[in-house]
Amino acid sequence: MARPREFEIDEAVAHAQEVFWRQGYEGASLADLLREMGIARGSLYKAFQDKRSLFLRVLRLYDGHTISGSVELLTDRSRPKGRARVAALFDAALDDVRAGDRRGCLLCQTAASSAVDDPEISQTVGEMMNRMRKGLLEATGDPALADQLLAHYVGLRVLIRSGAPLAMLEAGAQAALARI
Amino acid sequence: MARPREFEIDEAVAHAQEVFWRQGYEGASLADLLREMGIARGSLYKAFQDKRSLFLRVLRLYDGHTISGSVELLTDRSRPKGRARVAALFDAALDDVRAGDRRGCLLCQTAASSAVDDPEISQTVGEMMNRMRKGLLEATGDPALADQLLAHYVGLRVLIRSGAPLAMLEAGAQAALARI
DNA sequence: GCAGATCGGGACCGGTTGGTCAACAATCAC
DNA sequence: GTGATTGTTGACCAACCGGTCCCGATCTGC
Repeated sequence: MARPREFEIDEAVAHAQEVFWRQGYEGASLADLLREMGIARGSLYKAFQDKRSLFLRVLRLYDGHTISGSVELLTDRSRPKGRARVAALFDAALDDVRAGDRRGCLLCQTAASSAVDDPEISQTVGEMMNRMRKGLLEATGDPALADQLLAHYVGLRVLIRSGAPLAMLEAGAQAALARI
Repeated sequence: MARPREFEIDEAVAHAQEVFWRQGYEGASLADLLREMGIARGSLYKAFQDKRSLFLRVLRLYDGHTISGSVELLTDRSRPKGRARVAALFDAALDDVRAGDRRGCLLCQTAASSAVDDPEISQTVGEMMNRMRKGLLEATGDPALADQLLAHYVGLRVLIRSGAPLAMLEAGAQAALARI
């Protein structure tokens, strides 16, 4: 009953994801989001409660697509367990850079931002990090190694965003992989 | 000649550093900064050109104190080269957490923020990262290992800020150190 | 004392922020 | 048709943003 929504929720969230990814939670203004999402102010507040709730929804989308994609690389049975699985993850991140994409990782930059002072965002970030860790654990079978590689991965993604030279990132990744 | 300044520049920058460290570049408002620095609006714009210039100055202070402190740990001749030097760096970061300080690292969170879209900030961040890298290189003697440890360090600091469990961070650091 | 120069305080500025609201449009059940 | 319900739109809001400016205070040189 009643008037049907004129836009696809998932599509709008996907557009919002791009804005938050580029500009961060605080750096993304309502005006930026509305322009990219192609809807009006009132529609956003009716469909999503507020900016914060929209961001949480974006995080869940990022979890369901991008993070899940990374976890799949780590658990893909077509690759042997161990080094090759982790190499697939690191290579994917470095391929983004080679393709000119320096956005890094929405999860990692949120983890470094003051958005994590919000308890619900902090918890969501923690859960997503845990999924990555579990993926690394399944790929390596070694909990401490998984923790090590998670830290390396987060740092890699942050260094990508800050414009670090590709050669440095590659060398660091190679060194980590060689020691698995 | 003329009226002397009534506050210490270095002291004011130190207070500004605390605010930027807690809230990030964009998250720190002029009002926050002025309150913590204990000066009036006009004085800030007279002494520092604007918010951006103040932040660059804060970064240089952080470089001269905190980063230099870390580099000193890595080049301290009282410790044998190799694992012990890197362990000193990682332990210092983890000791902050054990003492309840989850602020992480101003450099690392700036590297992950959209403040790095500013060319001058990006360059400064790059130079500071390079100083860390050089310290790690002097501590280990292996360029690729230095790159690996830099990524791990940045990730560690970001995970600290995001509230990751201490045991996970310790295990990851141990695993990295054990492989040196 | 006076002239010149800088500093401190805070009123003030236009623009932007996230968020609300009321009027209107589209749908459904009946 | 009518009424109930919900979506859309854009005007509107107070609060806040970074930054400017002016005036009175405080110093030095003479």
